[in-house]
Amino acid sequence: MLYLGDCIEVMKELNNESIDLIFADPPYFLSNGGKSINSGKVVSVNKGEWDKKTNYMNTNLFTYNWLKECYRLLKESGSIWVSGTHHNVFDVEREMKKIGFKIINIVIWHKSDPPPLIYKNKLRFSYEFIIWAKKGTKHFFDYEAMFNVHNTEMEDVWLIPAVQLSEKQFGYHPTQKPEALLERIILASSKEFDVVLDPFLGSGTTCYIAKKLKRKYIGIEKEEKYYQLAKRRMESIL
Amino acid sequence: MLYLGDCIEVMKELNNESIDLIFADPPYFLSNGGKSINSGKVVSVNKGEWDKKTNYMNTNLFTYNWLKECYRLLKESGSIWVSGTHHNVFDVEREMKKIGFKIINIVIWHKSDPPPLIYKNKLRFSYEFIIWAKKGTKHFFDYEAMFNVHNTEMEDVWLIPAVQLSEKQFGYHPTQKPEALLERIILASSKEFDVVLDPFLGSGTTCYIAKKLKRKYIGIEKEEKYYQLAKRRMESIL
DNA sequence: TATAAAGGTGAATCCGCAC
DNA sequence: AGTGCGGATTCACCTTTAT
Repeated sequence: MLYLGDCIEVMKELNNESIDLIFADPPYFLSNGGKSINSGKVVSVNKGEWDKKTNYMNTNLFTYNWLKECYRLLKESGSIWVSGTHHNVFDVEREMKKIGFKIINIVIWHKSDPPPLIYKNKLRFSYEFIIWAKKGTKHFFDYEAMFNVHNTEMEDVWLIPAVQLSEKQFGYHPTQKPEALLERIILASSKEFDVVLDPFLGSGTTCYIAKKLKRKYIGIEKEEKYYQLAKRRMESIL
Repeated sequence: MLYLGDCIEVMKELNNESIDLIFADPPYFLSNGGKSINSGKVVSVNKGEWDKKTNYMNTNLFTYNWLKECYRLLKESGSIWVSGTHHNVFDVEREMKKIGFKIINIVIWHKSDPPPLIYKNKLRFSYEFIIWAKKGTKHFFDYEAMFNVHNTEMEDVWLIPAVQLSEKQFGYHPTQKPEALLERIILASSKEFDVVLDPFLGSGTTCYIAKKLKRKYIGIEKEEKYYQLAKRRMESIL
């Protein structure tokens, strides 16, 4: 099921402890030099003076609110994955801890083809964080499925290339995640017929892979054009 | 110069803005009932009294206090590297931000030979974080030196094996860092004759490599036996 | 002297049972 | 029922010993 709308509003309509697995790729809200990122897109802030502090409090409140809904929706054995960079991962972790999530692993998605440096004064950014956390004391983990990927115990650094062009045939999204990444996440932490939720669906990779792997899925996207993109992509699966 | 004593006390005696580079491997506070693998056997995580939470009134205040001294000692162009795991990295980052440090990169030290899982309910821990942060607006970075390591722009995921036995000939320390790791850090962020400080010297890798690379060095270690170990190691260099 | 085999090691909040 | 203690098996790589 795909929803068009604000993720918090839509999640409020869903039942307590009805979800097995959540993947979330939230906006990062960078606030550098009057620029902000919304749905992964850099936009100028046109509200006159940029109030960093207000922005900071609002973005953290937003983070708290959607994570709180995720917590309510998750089953006791459920878990959540949240992607980020060093710009937002610390704020996200703090809100998660407040709510009661317990970290399982922090996965490093190591991109095999990172972009070059613009300014030569630091190291190339070649990875993203993905926090994996649980609600209850016991979570589901498919050790066998992960073992079989490389025929050894899976570690927490994953070398996966950035999105391939072939995965973008249904339209463009700025922070589209690779199918291989979602495959691994869904296989690691859900079973067939489990319910998978993505509150920031974007291009739809989460639901696309969930459907392929015979999971039930709920995707929420605020922007019409991305909602339509995800819908087209879903419909390409029989 | 090596000092035996509490790092905060010793740092108080040093001059403002006298240091170019700091590497710090503080307690991670995980010697509290966790389990680890040692010599193929399950054992309690016990790195020593220095790593136990119960030996500190308030671990976050302790973190704040030593970082605050580091900030005072750093030159405007100086930078600091702090290692950690997900157990402490979020607390460290928060205190660093409070003090005014600005993150440059968060390096992932990816170990090529991580220990296996004891419990098959999560991913193998195969890396440590190293936060790299600066004091002022401009920091020193040796782009060329980093480029030359792999003949391409250096990225922020570093594949470096755990400590080799040959590096342990002067004595044992439970959290010794590999020489290759410190080499890269010192080459990336200091010049010859710069002053390098390590407030938690341990086995002495930081000063050992600093000396080899013709940097001046200050190392502080609280425990007599590790202070002596580091001293023996330093004296092995002509 | 090579090469093979055997032995050693590592910054993880787990689970079951006894008391 | 809460607390405390001990356990059986895993991986990649290095080092030492045996052939």
